[in-house]
Amino acid sequence: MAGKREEKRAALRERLLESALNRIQENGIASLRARDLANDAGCALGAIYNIFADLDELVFYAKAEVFRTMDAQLDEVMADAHTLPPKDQMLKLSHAYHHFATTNHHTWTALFASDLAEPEEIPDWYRNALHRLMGHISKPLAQLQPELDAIGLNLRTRTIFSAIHGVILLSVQKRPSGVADPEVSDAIEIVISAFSSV
Amino acid sequence: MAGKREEKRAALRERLLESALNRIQENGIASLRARDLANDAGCALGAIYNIFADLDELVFYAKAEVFRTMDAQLDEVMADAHTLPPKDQMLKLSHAYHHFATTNHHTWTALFASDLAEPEEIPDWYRNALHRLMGHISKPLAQLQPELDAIGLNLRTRTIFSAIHGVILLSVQKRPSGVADPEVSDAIEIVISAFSSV
DNA sequence: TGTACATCAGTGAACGCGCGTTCACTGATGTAC
DNA sequence: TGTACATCAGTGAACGCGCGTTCACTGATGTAC
Repeated sequence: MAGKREEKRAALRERLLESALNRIQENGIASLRARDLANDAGCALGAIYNIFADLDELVFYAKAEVFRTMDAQLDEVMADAHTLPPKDQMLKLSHAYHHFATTNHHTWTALFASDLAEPEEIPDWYRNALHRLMGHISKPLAQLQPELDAIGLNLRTRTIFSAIHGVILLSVQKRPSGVADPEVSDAIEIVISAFSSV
Repeated sequence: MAGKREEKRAALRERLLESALNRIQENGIASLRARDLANDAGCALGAIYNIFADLDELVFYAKAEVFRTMDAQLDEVMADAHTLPPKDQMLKLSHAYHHFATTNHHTWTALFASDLAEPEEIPDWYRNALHRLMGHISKPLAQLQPELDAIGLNLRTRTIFSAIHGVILLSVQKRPSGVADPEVSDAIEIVISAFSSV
């Protein structure tokens, strides 16, 4: 019969995480409440603690899901990008990253809320996803600047990522020092162009 | 005679703000407590509310002070920079910004904690300080690319600022996707070089 | 298939704590004469 | 300068509320025979 217990447990876990994602997406991670999650998932408050050690753990797994979703989306976008010119590859990734950030404003922001629940050890799937993400930048970059050694390539890759991330972050947060939303695409173009010209 | 009341009020206000800045600097803005501030300032808990409407207002003024300090520091660094080549001006500003961010890790981070106490209206002094900051970038940039119109210059200025900000932010937050601290200077050099070559 | 017992998920009221904010009171500073 | 009264800053115990977490209990699922 294959564990009805196990099954219900998994289903509830799923509903809790989904509710967390919805609520983060709607109102931001700061206003997440255990009672709301229980309500949404149709379980008692205490049931949460049968499945997760505490709210932080639940939030951690919710964040993990956001990260995986982003990873999958970027990977899909870049799946057939290797035929494009290097600069266009980086542009494509940047725009996809931007698209994810705006479409998932609050969940994306939650990924970077540094005060919450970062475990000591970086899990393998995280390291791998990050590696894939960086690969989307470093591969075209290596074509553009074949003279770079591994260390230089790595530094330059992270620098480009940080730059793009900064443009998008300030824009999403609507900082007056950032770029207003309609011009973000142009700003991305400016950044990538600057890095593409040797 | 000159208002002993006024005097004490101002002194207490000063002590409260100073305590807030110290505590933010030590532990981050999230762990700021009214009771701690009263303790530090040597006053009763309730006294805070004679001077500030609530904690948010106090925090707002504390942030304002951080921002003004940064503004002053950057202005001083750039005071005699107009004789330098454009690229070196932008480098100097970026490094000064980076220096402020690392020296004032938590207070600098507090400036960007978007969930807290941003008033609807942007105060004049804020707008001015921001304008000065952007000027430190746009002036040398205009020298490098005299063909840019005002709008293009503005967009490019914000883009450069965002890029530098992104590099420093991810580094300060120790994100695995960012640049590790010792290489931030190199990353800044990379960014500014990229934007300097037309 | 049925029965008896064991296990563990589900329940939600109650706990506990942190913390911003209030408020009745005290005492210092200011004002009028 | 002195006296009487008014004002308002300072006090800190108490309030109130939000919210994560617990815990004794119930009932469904699993296991042994």
